[in-house]
Amino acid sequence: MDKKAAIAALSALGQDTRLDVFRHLVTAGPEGVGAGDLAQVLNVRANTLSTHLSALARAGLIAAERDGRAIRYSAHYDGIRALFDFLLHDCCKGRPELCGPFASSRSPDITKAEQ
Amino acid sequence: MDKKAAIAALSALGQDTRLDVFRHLVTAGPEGVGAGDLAQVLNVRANTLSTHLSALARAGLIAAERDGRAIRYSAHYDGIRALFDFLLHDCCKGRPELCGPFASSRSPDITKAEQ
DNA sequence: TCCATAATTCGAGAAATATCGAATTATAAA
DNA sequence: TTTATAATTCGATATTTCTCGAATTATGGA
Repeated sequence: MDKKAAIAALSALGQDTRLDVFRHLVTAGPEGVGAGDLAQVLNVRANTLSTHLSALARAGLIAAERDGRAIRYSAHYDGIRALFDFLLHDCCKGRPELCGPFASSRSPDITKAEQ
Repeated sequence: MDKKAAIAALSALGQDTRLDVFRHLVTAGPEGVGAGDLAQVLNVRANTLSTHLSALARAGLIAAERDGRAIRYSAHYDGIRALFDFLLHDCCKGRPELCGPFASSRSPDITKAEQ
């Protein structure tokens, strides 16, 4: 994950409605939730939600799949993991002991120079 | 960390200049870096940087300390860890196996109902 | 005290974002 | 084919965010 992608993911999550969407989808699991159901549960207009869903999808945090008339959205775990890796790699660079017990379980790739 | 604080932290990191600042401070370590040096290294105007620094500090991700005429900023590891905990707790809720090897090393506190 | 330096605050303008109602596209059922 | 449903796209507006120059505050040294 490069810096640009990380910014997209972080800013996607840094908004009230989108964080709600994300949390709901993570809880819902791989089966996902239809956009309409999501709009009803979160009390957001369908078109507004659509904009937010597209931002989260563009950031690689959720995935969309058509299911009849509905479109099911689900958490995209590869993208989520990529964000974690980026943060861990960055946060713990040089000071792995400071980022908690999980830091040492990852091997930061120092050689990969990103921008 | 509640939802509001998480949004502040995520959106603070979801911006080009601020992510640069954050990465630089994490790399710099606990001694920190003066605001002026930071402005020079990152090629940002002092007043613009000041705005970004205050956003990161408000989010609990960095700390400020006066050192003579300068003000040294440094990564605030407690705040960083809090963000990690929030993400891990949320991402892995119900599906710990999906968020990578570090997920299981944290014990999610299911009882703490936040908004 | 007076001056220089470091940083922040203020006020304004430009750009990006969030939200909405209306219109459109795509699918399914009658 | 016609109608209904699900979701997105479009166009507009309100709000927020980013950036800047100028002014202000705080500290240290002459």
